[in-house]
Amino acid sequence: MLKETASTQKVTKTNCADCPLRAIDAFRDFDKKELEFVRSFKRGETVADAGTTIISQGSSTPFLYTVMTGWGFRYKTMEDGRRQVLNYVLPGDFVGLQATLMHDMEHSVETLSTMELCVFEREQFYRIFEQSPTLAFDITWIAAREERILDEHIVSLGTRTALERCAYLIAYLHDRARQIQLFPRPAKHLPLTQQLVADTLGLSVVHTNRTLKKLAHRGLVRWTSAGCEVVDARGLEKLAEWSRPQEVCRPFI
Amino acid sequence: MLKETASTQKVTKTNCADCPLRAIDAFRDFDKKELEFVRSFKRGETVADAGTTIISQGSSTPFLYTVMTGWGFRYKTMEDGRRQVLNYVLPGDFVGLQATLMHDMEHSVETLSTMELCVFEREQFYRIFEQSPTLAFDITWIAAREERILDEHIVSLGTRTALERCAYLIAYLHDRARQIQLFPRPAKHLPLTQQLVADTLGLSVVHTNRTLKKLAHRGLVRWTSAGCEVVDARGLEKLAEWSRPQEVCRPFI
DNA sequence: CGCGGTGTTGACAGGCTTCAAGCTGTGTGG
DNA sequence: CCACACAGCTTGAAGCCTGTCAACACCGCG
Repeated sequence: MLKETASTQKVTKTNCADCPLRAIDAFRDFDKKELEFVRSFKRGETVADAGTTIISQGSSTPFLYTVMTGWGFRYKTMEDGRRQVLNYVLPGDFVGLQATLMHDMEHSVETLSTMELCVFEREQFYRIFEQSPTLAFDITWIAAREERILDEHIVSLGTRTALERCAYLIAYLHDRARQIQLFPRPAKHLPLTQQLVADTLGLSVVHTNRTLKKLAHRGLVRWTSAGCEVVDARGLEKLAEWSRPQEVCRPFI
Repeated sequence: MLKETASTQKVTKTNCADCPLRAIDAFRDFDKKELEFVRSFKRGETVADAGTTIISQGSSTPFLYTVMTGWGFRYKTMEDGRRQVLNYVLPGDFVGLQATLMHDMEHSVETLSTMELCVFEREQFYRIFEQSPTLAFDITWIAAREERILDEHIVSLGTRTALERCAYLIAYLHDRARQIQLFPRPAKHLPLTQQLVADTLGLSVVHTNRTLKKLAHRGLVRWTSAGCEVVDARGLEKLAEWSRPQEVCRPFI
């Protein structure tokens, strides 16, 4: 898995100062010192095809990643083969932060599309805390943000009906993609399968299918061969009784 | 809510060096410098009765807390009045960390028993990152730990049956209490109500009641007027197919 | 004493799962 | 070019798990 790592990580293709993410409004600006630090911290880049397992449950790699482009998801697999999706991974997110902070990895991460990643060495991670208080704070901020998202997800699983859960999930992913301006460029759909939606929401595929059909009949989404197209984001939010989080300028490494 | 704050926070009763939590094996030792820093950061202490709302959703206080003694829980309330419990708060945990890092509070925290808290000022929070890389790292570690717990909780809600969920929740809380040596002293039971269990697991009270009864019939727990008494922790873990996390020396502030 | 919070139990309905089969589109190899 | 496999989507029918409604017992407390 991720054979490309070895071959590509020697070469730093993109200079951090020219990182495409830096142009996006949602991400905060770095000063020169921070930029220089991240550049020295970065080991290289790698590309993963759709369907690649970047990190798998139980294993450990010496690397920590950040996502430059592409979609992925975090999940756990049970002994009986079932899996539970925990959250989705988009540009600007860390991959492997939990494992870097603690001992080993307790979940897997898999790509949904081609994904470009920046590669860092875990060993050097602690340098951030020693040398850059602002970046150290950013990392804590990012962890707290993930915590909030998981809180919301728990509310979804605990209190919402199947229809509301589906609406929430799609609205949530749509909003995240919109925030980082993902839609103008590649395509305006979410790269999901119904099996994935089911594994995220704790539903069976059969019932997920019927539920998504209801959303489509109401004119809120359209299900295409490429995944899920959002037709009426506001309608989804209203159905799920969910209000999108307020816009904040967020950090990334 | 928490009227005591104003009156008690001037006086620092307990010196951080003599903090009772420091005697517990599960918590890591601080060096002199760290101790000194925490002492300078701490504003005072406060005590909250059982059933007190320490922080409530949407509001904002200038304070950040850590728990010295007692039980509490984090939850969100919906517009229709229902609530979803997100996690439980025990000695060594932060209260209000999310809100300190980000803008406002998106959940409430309420006590289940009398609780003693240490009080810190949010404004000074960033000083940790500037002055103590090790403590800054600890905070990030604590955030990552919370993330893991929430991951597990999502697995529970998404994949487990009512019986397994109940078993998991009780085993999880039992393990947390055991780790910090909470059982020898006050009482060997978890201060839960069935309504609370229901709100944690996304079940109705009625069904929670029947499910807990099954656990009792199997000789795994006993439900007393004071809450839930764990009879067979291993049995609960096995039923939930859950393995307690490996023991690690954890930080606290 | 009455009241509210908590636990308990029964009956019934319904949301969701499971099993099972068929459909579509895509890719692969003969 | 067709045959075939395969993955994802679709649909029907049967049944269980869980929610809802309703009533009652228990207990501590003002």
